[in-house]
Parts: sequence; C-alpha cells; structure tokens
Amino acid sequence: MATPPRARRADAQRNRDRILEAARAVVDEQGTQASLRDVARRAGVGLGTLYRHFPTRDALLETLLGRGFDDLAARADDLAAAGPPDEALRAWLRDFTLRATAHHGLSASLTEALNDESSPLHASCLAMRRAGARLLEDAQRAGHVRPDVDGLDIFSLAAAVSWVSGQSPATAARRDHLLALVLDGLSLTEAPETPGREDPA
Amino acid sequence: MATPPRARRADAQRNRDRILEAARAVVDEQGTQASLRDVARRAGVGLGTLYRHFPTRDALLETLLGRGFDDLAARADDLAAAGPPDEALRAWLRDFTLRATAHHGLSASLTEALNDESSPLHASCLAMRRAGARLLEDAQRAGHVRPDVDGLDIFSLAAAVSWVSGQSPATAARRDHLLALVLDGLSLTEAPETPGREDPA
DNA sequence: ACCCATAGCGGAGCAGTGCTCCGGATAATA
DNA sequence: TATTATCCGGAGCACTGCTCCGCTATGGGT
Repeated sequence: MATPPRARRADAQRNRDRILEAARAVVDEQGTQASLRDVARRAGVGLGTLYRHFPTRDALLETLLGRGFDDLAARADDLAAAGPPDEALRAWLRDFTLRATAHHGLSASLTEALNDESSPLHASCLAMRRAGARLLEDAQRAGHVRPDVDGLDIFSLAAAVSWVSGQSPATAARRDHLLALVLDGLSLTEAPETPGREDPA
Repeated sequence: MATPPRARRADAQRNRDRILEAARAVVDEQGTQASLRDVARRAGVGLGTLYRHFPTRDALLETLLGRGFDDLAARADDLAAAGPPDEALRAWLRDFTLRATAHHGLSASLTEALNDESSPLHASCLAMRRAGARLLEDAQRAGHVRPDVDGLDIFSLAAAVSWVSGQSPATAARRDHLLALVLDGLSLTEAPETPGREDPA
C-alpha cells in the first residue's frame, strides 16, 4: 500500500532487488515451496541476508505475488462495470484459475494464507476473495447464480480446480473444462443468452 | 491381491506388524506426509528396519490404505446393483470424499499415485478411478449426467473438493455442500425424481 | 578527506527431513 | 549346540527451514 521504505544503505537495496529477481526465477521453476537456500545462492547472497529482508517465506511471496493479487481484485471492478454480472463472474474466475496455476503450489499458499491472519499474504488474499464475492453477489441479484452459494464457496471451488489442475499434465489440459463444469453447478449456463428458470422463494 | 508372504523369521513379522500399527497412529495424527522417523520411533524399531519392510512411503501407504481403496471400488459395484445410476454415483462420490478427507494429504497422495505408474498405490487408485468411471457411464447412459464428462473429470473434481475441504475447518464443514454444487454441474439434480431434460444428439 | 558508529552481511550451526549402507545380533535349522 | 542366512538398527550423507553473531563496509559527521 504505502511506498515501500527503501533500505538506508545502497548495498541493502541492491541485495533486496537481487533476492527478488532470484526468487522470481526459482519460484517460476520450482513453485512456492522452492528452497530458500536456492534463492539465496542464486542471488549471490548469504542466507541470513535473505531472512532479514524477508523474515518468512510468505513475506517473500507477498512482495513477489501480492501485486498480482491486487491486480486481480482490481480486475473484478473492471469486469463488474464492463458487462453482465454472470459473464463478469465467469471471466474473473477464469482469470483467477489462470493465475493460481501459474506457479506450482500457489493454490495451497493461497488457502494457507487465508487461514493464517498473521501471514503477510493474508490481506491480499482476503481482498481478492472479497472482490470475487462482490461479483458473485451481483450475479446472484441478477438471478444468474443460485442463492445458497457464498464467497468462500466460489473461492474454495476455484482454488480446488486450480489445485487439481496443477497435479498432472492431464488435468492441466482440462482446467477450463473442469471450471466450466463447476460453474454450471452454480447455475451459470454455458450460453448466457438462455434466461434460465429462476425460482425466488 | 495374493496372500502377503509372511516373513521367514518371527521377529521380522512382529516388527512389520508394529510398524503398521505405529504408522496407522501417526498417519491418523499427522497425515500422509508424516515423518517416517516418527513411525520408526513409535514402533520401537530402527529406521533401517522400516525401510526394508517398506522401501518407499507409498509402499507403506499402500498396505495401510490399499484395502480401503479396494473396499471403495467394491462399493461401487454394490451401489450400481442397488439403486438408480445417478443415486449410485452421488452416493459413491460422497463416500469417496469422506475417505479422501480422512487423512491430511490423502488427496495429494491419490493424484500423485495416479501420475506415477511405479507407485505401489497406482494400481489401487486406478481401480478406484475405474470403478467411479463405470458408475458415471451408467448414469450417463440413463441420461442423468451430461455426456462431455469422463472418469478423470469426476475423479479430479472429487479429489479437488476433498483437497480444499482439508485446507481449513471452514471448508471442511462445507465438504458436502461443495460436492453438491459440483454434482449439480454434472446435471445431477438435487431431487433425483425430476426426470430432467435429456438431449441426446 | 578521513573516521568510526552501526546498518547490514554471510555462513556456521541446530534440529529436522528422506534415504542408504553395513557391522553385528539372532532366529531357524541341522 | 553350532552354523548361517536373515534381519536389525543406527551412523551417516545430503538436504530442508531458521537463528545467531562476529565481521565488513557504508555513509553521515567532522
């Protein structure tokens, strides 16, 4: 949120940048559970240096991925303003699964961060979940989604699909298909033109 | 399948039993990723002894959980014979998720075993997936499930729901609800009496 | 331009993990 | 009882996350 306080010494700032650069590469290759020693080695930096800049793995992941989560939350607003609520929700969940499968283990990191309020990732994840929940509520008000579903439900289902998609090449190829199946369960029809029978109690 | 060859020496058989007993307890407490040293310690046995009896973690899990998987495959046949195909599939997937959430990390072990043909768990998991696939095909023939779904799809979705249910107490409480949402996406209606519009091409 | 307080560095070290290897104990057999 | 093949158990290696602290070197003050 606020401007990140730059290090007071030039070498500190330089090392911080190197660590982030190395972390990006290593997380790309090995996922969110990559060895932090690998990150330090790759950055040409001691392990202690890494841990002072980022006291926990989540702190490192936060600065690596937090921006992406914020983008995704912002994208929810754009989608809500741009089109019909059901299409917005569908598109957003597609984006979500796309991002969540970008790195190995990211779905797990997301759900863990949501469970742990002290995690630096917690805030970003919560904001993202809330953004999705707003899209969901819009779609529900428009009668496009069954009412017995809430924000945690869709977040969980999206994370679940992302997780299983990352478990094997075979399931990775089906990510969109699996997501479509799940979305249909929420009464989001494949063809949005079909009005669908609404039964408000 | 075949009768497990009993150890040639009495102490070997005794140690094997102790290891399995300890493993059951530790896996109950810590999940499928429990420390094997813990298992050995708890069994009052050296680490080498454990590794000779069960060369890999999967070998240990196989004898611990394999029977349960076989039971689940058999249950598919019972359900198929006992009731309508859609109810059978629904009931079986409920049983599946119940078992898959019994131990922490079990969903992951399942999907990993399916990816690794050399895993001792591979056969059991494959048989179980096939059993589910048969139930699915029956339900599809009866027009209860959309045709663009296959065995891997339902297995993946069931594993995904199981996984996310194991990620937090909040999602655990929703396991059945999440599964119901997914099943509805397969065109399994909540009330099986409703015939549902079938559109065979 | 120099000095030195101190922010910052980096790796040794601890406790844990999976897994291997082999000298020694021991059960089954003759 | 004596032999021998079977089996045991933990030392040891390479890795992990994380902490701690002696040393380096930066940059503001003189």
